[in-house]
Amino acid sequence: VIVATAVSLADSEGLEAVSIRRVAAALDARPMSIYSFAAIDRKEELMDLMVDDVCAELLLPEGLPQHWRDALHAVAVRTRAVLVRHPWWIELIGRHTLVGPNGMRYREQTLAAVADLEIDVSLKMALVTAVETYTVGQAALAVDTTGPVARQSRSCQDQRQADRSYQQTLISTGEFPHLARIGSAWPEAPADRERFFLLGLDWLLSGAKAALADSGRRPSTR
Amino acid sequence: VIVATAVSLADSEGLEAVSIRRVAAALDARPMSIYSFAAIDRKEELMDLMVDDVCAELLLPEGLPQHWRDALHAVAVRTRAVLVRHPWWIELIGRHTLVGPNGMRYREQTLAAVADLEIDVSLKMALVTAVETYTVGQAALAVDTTGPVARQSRSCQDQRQADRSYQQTLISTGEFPHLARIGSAWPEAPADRERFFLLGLDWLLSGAKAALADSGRRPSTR
DNA sequence: ACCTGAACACCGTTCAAGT
DNA sequence: ACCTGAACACCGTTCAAGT
Repeated sequence: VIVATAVSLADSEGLEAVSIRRVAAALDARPMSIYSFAAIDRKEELMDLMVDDVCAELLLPEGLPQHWRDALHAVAVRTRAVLVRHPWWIELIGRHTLVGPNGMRYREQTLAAVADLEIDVSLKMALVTAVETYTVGQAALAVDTTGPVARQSRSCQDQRQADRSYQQTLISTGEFPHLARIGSAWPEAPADRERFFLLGLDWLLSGAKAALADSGRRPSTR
Repeated sequence: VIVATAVSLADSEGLEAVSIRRVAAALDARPMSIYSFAAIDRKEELMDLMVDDVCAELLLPEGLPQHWRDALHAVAVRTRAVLVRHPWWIELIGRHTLVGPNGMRYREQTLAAVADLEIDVSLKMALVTAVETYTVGQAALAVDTTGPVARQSRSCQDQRQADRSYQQTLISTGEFPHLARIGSAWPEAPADRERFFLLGLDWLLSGAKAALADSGRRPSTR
């Protein structure tokens, strides 16, 4: 209950708005009652619980496709969707390693996706890690500046304008020929970013499939 | 000068130790002199400068290999090495988009890596983005708990022990058959993580190469 | 014994008082 | 005019004073 309000506070106002005092206030509780309650001795522990809480959303209730490639694809797409909803998650994941029960269920789900693959267990881990890595990276870089949070839409908009014109100034020095040529291909719209994400995910999965087929004891192209 | 001390403070004591007051103290300056100086009106602007400062380290001074695949590989390996040195960077990159001059030089370098590829400019962006995404993701997930920072080596060690035994308890419930079977293949040592990183990077690059060769106007396998 | 509010040591930022 | 220290509104955490 308490971590749910912390999560929704982080969603709507950003991670820096999540303070022990504000969470307590949102619950109409006295500021310090959080410490007495629920095994939270430090703020970090609340963060741990928040991380694990969104891990529950990463689980695919309807189960996984049978082919490992489709399964990993589904997991990655789902994970990306969830992390877009909770942009603060990736700020936390560096320090707070996935350790709670929901995090472990997520790991279990991802491993189940490659369970049928007949390759070395270490290679399985590498494959799962690669996909997870790519997905988390996408979430880290794709923080949506057009999203609902967009702190103070007015000043944020101004900031983007200023950044843009500053970049134009730098480009006009001629130091960045390739950047200048890119121009409009820069991915800004969320739809573009999703297209890029899916493209790279396909490359990664295809490359892994080819490499595993080459080196596998049995080709296991299914 | 001022951002350099902020960077080294973040490296040695973590990002949360970087406060306007502490940076000023480290410089033997009065706490508020930072605001008067160097176009810093808010702490966020200091963070912007810190992000751009490490971007300078991302540049490969010796130039890039000619083949796009080797070039992207070199950029990714370099980027990973730098981000391992500055773990706090990825916490910042979500909010502070790459906008400074060094950040743009980095982008320019990455685009130069694929300049010879004769494919659509949008595909070039997708390729560059995919590699960058994967690399940043690795940095986000691979925060080194054995590293020199490892806040309060004593309590951190204890924490890891507690986490470990908690996981064992959960595994012993039998809810996680695949996780149980992984066991020792879990990547903990930095060397393991680097091996995994290189494996996934090869998959990604191979997959991209194959896909681009298929769909390119000219195959351009070079 | 347990909860809880005042208190402590910080933080980012402002702003008026000095030079 | 410009720098700067006190002041303000916060924060996480502690701890003694209440029930």
